Amino acid sequence: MPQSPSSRWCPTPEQLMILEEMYRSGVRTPSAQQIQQITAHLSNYGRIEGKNVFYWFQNHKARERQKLRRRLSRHYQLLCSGHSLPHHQLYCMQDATAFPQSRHHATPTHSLHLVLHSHPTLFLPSHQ
Amino acid sequence: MPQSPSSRWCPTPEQLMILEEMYRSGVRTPSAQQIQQITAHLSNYGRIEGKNVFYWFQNHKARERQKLRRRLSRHYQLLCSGHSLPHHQLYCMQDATAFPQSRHHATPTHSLHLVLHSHPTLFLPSHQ
DNA sequence: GCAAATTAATGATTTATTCAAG
DNA sequence: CTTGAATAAATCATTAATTTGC
Repeated sequence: MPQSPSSRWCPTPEQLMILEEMYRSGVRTPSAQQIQQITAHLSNYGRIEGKNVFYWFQNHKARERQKLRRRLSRHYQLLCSGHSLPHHQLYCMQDATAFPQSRHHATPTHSLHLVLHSHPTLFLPSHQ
Repeated sequence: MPQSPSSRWCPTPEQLMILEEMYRSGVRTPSAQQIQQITAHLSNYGRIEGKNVFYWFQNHKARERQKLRRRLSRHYQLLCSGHSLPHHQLYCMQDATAFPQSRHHATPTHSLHLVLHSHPTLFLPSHQ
């Protein structure tokens, strides 16, 4: 079975990479002309039509936003649900209990200060 | 000498099985709380810290995705290798690439967008 | 069989993104 | 326009598998 006559466009990896690269470099809602150029370029890698490009950017933009919103709301739930401390302190507590290597006493102000200055991943004991 | 001071965490088989089972059942980017719980549970089977759990899920997720992508592109290569669909009938899309930047008047992107949004079939070359 | 040498896996770091708040 | 928060991608580095010659 060479190919079932799929009713909808299916991007090849090359097409997908190019589209993602364009998105990464700022393209969000390409104009009609841009869409036509993009389509022409991508058709070197497989069948594609303008509407596919149009829909791809629409969907990708929407889904990126969705992802971000889900992440945000999940974290807000975490932060707001009850007594739990924010990530920073949770991980500090955990590291402290599991690994007493760094034995700086927890002066509240200082540990908080350290926590606030730690980096996004929060797991890196030695950083930058 | 109990153990050579290994510089990095090395999961025990039990720990690995549990982590993989969690991943299989949907855990991808566990929250701080989840990481705490998982770490507490896994430390019954050997030394482990929160950051190890965090890194494990990061890496595992990324590498599973990698595997999938490689499989996909190999699949595509196979599909396309026999096909040699060089260049389709180049619809009016292609011609459109050569379109001189419609320099009549700068059509505002927004109105263009609206038009496209209501009629994506405008990008269809000939039909449907 | 057994280590040294080489390769494959994978833990840990760094870098580049994302959206949206300020 | 800049920055905060949270990754995901890319990369570095070390451990485990394995290959190889003896």
